[in-house]
Amino acid sequence: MLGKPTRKPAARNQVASDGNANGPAGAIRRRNVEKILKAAESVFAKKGFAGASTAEIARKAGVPKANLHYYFRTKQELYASVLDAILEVWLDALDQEIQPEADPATALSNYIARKMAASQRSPEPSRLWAIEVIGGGRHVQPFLRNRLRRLVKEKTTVIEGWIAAGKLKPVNPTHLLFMIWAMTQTYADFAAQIAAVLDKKSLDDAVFATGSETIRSLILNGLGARQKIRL
Amino acid sequence: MLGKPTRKPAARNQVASDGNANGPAGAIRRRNVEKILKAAESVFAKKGFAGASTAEIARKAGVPKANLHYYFRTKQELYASVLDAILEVWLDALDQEIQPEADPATALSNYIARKMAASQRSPEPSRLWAIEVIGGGRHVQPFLRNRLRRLVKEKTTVIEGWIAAGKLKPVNPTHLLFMIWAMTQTYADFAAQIAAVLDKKSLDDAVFATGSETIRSLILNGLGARQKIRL
DNA sequence: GATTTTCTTGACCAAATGGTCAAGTCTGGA
DNA sequence: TCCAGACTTGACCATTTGGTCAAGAAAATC
Repeated sequence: MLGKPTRKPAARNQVASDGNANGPAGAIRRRNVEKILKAAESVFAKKGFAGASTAEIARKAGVPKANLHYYFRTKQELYASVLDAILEVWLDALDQEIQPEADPATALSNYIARKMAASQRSPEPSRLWAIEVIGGGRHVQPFLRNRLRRLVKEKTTVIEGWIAAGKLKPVNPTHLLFMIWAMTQTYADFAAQIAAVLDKKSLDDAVFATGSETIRSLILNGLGARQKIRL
Repeated sequence: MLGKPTRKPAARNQVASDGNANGPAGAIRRRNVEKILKAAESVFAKKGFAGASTAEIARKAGVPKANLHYYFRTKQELYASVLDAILEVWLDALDQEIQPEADPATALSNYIARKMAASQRSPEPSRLWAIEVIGGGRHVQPFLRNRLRRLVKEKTTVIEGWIAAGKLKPVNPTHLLFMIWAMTQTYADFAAQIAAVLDKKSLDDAVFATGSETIRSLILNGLGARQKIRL
């Protein structure tokens, strides 16, 4: 999926048939891999690839460092695995909400709501993603240039259809997506700054509600999308 | 300015009177400090504080590592100095463009244009800023909670005045600023992603022009700000 | 219950890291 | 010309880093 995630087998010793993703077989492995991935996500999201140490990740995961290296041979491989898990989620919301037959105002509203919910519920993937891209995105370049690009092209066609149908004011649909990503993810990536400006310790529900509403109103008014009033 | 930038003197050996910011005295020092700061900004912006090595910064600056440590005793101190230089620029545009007597459409347009120009001309400060805030913003917390918060409060009052005068649709002015920052800075921070999606090697003038126009139209239409047509 | 496979972990290593130091060179003023 | 202070730099050091290893514990398989 990524550049060169797992050169050889995923770990030094691997269950013969990796296929059974559930069931009792490999339960220990799965549990530990999950613990490590979660810890890694958090540490990478805070310090980036270079700044994170496998020792810290292992400590956070509650396993000895040697055990971490039993499941993930190198830091690179661990990093790639973490990114890989994030990428899937990334595309999901976009793909599901932006559909030709949908009402633009509703679709955009829903998409914004989902992205905001993600920023609130689990900001760390967004932060790790940001750090990776800021650093040049070497590890995700293939993903960006293939899957993401393809999906964006598909979705911009949908948006162009909406514009052609007179449902939206003319806008560059690709940049429109950039803007939605930027606005929604800023509540995850820049949470520290937002909290500081608002004189809060952390972002609460009210902040996310106001944020959602602000984005929605800018986008929908900005595009002249008439919202169907529903009770 | 920052948390604890320069505990003692700025460097081990300092010119007696640090006041003369120009003139031939201390010319060597100034030249070298500048070289190092520039290199540091670039490396920190790519790898964050933990990931950057003083050796790499020194190499990039073209000085031996020991020389770097002559001007900046610790990596911390160097990092603080780099951030310090960035902070000043950060506030400038906001302060200058958002003024009570200004026409809202023009003021917002100009502000967006300046932020976009900054993202294009020198993306690295924006990236370093982002990495720092994503990491929790420990080093800039005092700045965020004091100077930035104060300025934001002042400027949101201006925007509220515009709204009260019926020049803008109602909007949460603080979040409006968050949105403008997010949208304009995404062209610096996420340049790699944008370039990949657009199938370009790097962002050219056209991309920034389209981006500016997209932001402007979303904000101005979104807020119902009537633009005075000028020739 | 025996045997094979997976998992666990303390001890270890080479490389890289931030930072120091002392011995030098350069520069500007008296 | 001399000299004090500013600057330069190779060599060095303690610590941290990613990663290995071997010996054993625990599970799974038969």
